Amino acid sequence: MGTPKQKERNERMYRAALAEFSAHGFQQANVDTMALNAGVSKATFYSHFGTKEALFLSVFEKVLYQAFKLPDKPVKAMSLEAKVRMNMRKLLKSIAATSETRFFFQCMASNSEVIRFDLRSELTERFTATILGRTHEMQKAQEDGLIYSHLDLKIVQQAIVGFLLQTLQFWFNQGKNISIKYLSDQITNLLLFGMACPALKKPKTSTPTTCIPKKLPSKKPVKQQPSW
Amino acid sequence: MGTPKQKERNERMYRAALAEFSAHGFQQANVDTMALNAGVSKATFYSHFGTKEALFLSVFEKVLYQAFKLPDKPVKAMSLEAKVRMNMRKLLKSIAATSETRFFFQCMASNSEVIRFDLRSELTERFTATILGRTHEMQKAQEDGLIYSHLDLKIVQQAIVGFLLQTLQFWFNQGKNISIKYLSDQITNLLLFGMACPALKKPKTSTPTTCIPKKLPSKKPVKQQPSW
Amino acid sequence: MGTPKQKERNERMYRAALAEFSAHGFQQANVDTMALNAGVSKATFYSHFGTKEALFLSVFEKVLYQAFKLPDKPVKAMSLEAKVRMNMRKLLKSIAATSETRFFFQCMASNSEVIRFDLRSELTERFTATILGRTHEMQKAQEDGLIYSHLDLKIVQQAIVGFLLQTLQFWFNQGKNISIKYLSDQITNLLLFGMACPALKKPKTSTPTTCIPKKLPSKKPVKQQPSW
Amino acid sequence: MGTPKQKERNERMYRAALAEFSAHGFQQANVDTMALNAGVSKATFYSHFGTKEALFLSVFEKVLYQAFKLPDKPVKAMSLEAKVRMNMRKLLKSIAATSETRFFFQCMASNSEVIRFDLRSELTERFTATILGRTHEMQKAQEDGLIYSHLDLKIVQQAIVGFLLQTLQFWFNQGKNISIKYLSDQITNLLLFGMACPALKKPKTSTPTTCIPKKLPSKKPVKQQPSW
DNA sequence: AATGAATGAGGGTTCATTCAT
DNA sequence: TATGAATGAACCCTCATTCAT
Repeated sequence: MGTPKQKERNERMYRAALAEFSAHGFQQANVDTMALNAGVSKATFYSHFGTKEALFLSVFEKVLYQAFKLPDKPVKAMSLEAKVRMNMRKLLKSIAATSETRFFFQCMASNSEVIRFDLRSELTERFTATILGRTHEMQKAQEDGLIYSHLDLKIVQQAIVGFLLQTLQFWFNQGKNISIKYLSDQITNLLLFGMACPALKKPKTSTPTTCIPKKLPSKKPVKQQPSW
Repeated sequence: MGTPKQKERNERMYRAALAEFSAHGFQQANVDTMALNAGVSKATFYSHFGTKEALFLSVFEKVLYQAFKLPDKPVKAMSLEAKVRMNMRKLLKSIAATSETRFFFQCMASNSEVIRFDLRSELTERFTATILGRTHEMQKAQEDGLIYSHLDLKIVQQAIVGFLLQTLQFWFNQGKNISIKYLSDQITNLLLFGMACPALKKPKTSTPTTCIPKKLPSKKPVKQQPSW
Repeated sequence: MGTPKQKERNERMYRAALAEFSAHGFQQANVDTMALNAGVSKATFYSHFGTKEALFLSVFEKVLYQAFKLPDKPVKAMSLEAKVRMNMRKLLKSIAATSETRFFFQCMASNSEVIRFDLRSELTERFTATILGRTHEMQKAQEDGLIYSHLDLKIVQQAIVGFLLQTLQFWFNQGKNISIKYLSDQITNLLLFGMACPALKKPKTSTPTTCIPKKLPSKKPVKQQPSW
Repeated sequence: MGTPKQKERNERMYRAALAEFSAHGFQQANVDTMALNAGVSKATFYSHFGTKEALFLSVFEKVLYQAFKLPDKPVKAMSLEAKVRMNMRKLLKSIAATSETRFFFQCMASNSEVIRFDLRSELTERFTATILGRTHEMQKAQEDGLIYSHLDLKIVQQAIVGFLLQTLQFWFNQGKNISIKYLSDQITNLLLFGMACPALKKPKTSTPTTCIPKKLPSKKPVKQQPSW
């Protein structure tokens, strides 16, 4: 809504704000710098957004809904593993390639109260949806027996996000010396199959398949409904 | 070294600094507030530590080496699962009980350059060591076939830290309504066995134990040596 | 460039800064005081100049180039003595009349590294140029035999500055009880002819004593007793 | 008064304070640094001297009365020129060689109110006495016709101090590339004979012009090119 | 609507001086 | 007496926000 000139100006402001927030997080981001890089005055930012916090939320939402689009349609038929492996690579590749990456690290990592809870949840949803489908799809997969029934999907989602954030931070700190493919496969393997080797040296016994399920059912906290 | 009075004063300073850093992170932590809460002057902090950054590192190290002691001796014979399950509960319980928790979230979560790389690494080491033993013990376990050989232990360590940070943050944000035991078991299960149910589609065949190994060998990135 | 209001504000800032620096030197000058006296906020000073040092240099340069303008054109034909005597009086009178004086004493006297070497040199050049003409004019005068050929002009310049600074400081400390004219003539005489009476050992000759005294008697301020 | 231990301690304190004041002047001198370099506690300085200012004055006086002793007896019979030339060299050499030098530059140069007026005057007296004899000796010389009768001796004294301070500061800033002898002779020549060549406009008279040049040629350091 | 300029409210740091031992 | 430790009072500088044009 506005002349092309205004649109272009808005775009510059958005990019400058995103870059600054991504580089320094919310508190340390400098509105002066944004204004400088956007080629507009600081007052323009304030007349548009009112406060730094409102500006941040605006950028956050825009990134959330534009950069991390939810998959348009349920991912087509595919084994869980193949799907996760593919999506994980895609996601990591896209994250690694875009300047928005650090922005989300900062946002998620900082437990600043700046980000409204709904946005934080939304981000978690989108991250995991990109990999495993939306929550209801995950529930379906769990009902279909593709995902261990003893797992609490909410916690799985948190774990995935934590896993990604930490690993990517590690990746950044390493100077990106690790290939995305390698990293992605490592994460996928660990996420899907865990670290414990099941068939451990003495598979001689008759029914080793139970090695994992056997142990787990007893611990399945499925009934142990959390109070929330 | 130091009179009881001094010791007590130092303790107050330490606690005040820890509380402030934990509550607000490094940049937003206010030395005035610390001084006020410790009942000493701001200058006292500066004469003890020189700079805010040095103060932070000092607190960080103290927490690291005192609150997260490495296990004195290799954990005794015990199945991997039992060990992890037990240690994970212990660690989560201890973290959840102490005020230092948020501190470490802030410290690890913020990718501020304030924390020296060695301290960051040390923290990762200690977190994982508490759960799985030190790095060389993990290597031994991998050689013994307890841990999938296709996993990169460095990434596993990052994953553990990421799991813990994110889920604990979630736990905090939820108002601690989830029981530590439940949370701990969820994480343990996911970490050890992943989320993919192995025997699901074709449990009829005789040797389903291979269900996981079978898939993995082909993808095992074991040979795919990373460049670092 | 700037509304009259801004111009006036800048002028107030300049005067306040000059006054404060002049009164206390660089290190002890207080930006708060300047802001108070200028009727602006401290932040205004910083948004204009960036740092205290930059502010200082800015004031220094402005004083240098505005208060101590180089003579527009070579002083017209005139005996060296007449020229020096006249210019010295002018300079001393102007220095004595303006509030910038102490400023320059502080600046030159303090060997603080704050003043860039070029500015220091420039000040020396301007001080001496006001009295004796620019360096190349002095060289010409030396070549023409007006100035002793055995003198190193660089050192002469330093000596003049030192002489002026010290004498003026003395003058200030005395509460300005000495007339500028008297002071100026004293300095001129000493600078031009030194202190050693030439004709002393061989007063037998007929008229040699007149070589210098001849010029001086008319100006000798011997009777003009200062009040101290 | 005190054990040798105490004496030695006092000496260390004196030296450390002198070094610090010399290096940074009064305001910027740091009592912590002095204490560190003296190997005593800061509190010791304060219990000895009460305040930083008292400490400064104490050091100043000690330097004044110990390092710049007045000549024991009237300089023996000697031409004014020879005497000044010799003493100037001695003084400059001694100043250039000792660490107290900068101290006095700072002290004299800064018109800080810290130095009591009497001490400032005393310093002037001692500086000039070293070169020209005490005030009453100068008066005698003036009465004897050795010094121009039109000169105000107080101003001559200021001039000497100004010459010395400024040229030595110049000397320091130049990295001491100029030889002391050269510098000393330049100052001496300027002080004794001024800069104006006398015989220039009216060289018609028979011999008086030689009065000054005659003396100088032998000492003219014209060929002694400084290295800068 | 856009902006250049101004600013209030701090924040980290320093240091002469004091105090308790 | 000597001192280690503590501190109050500044000081320089920053920055989100506002205002006049």
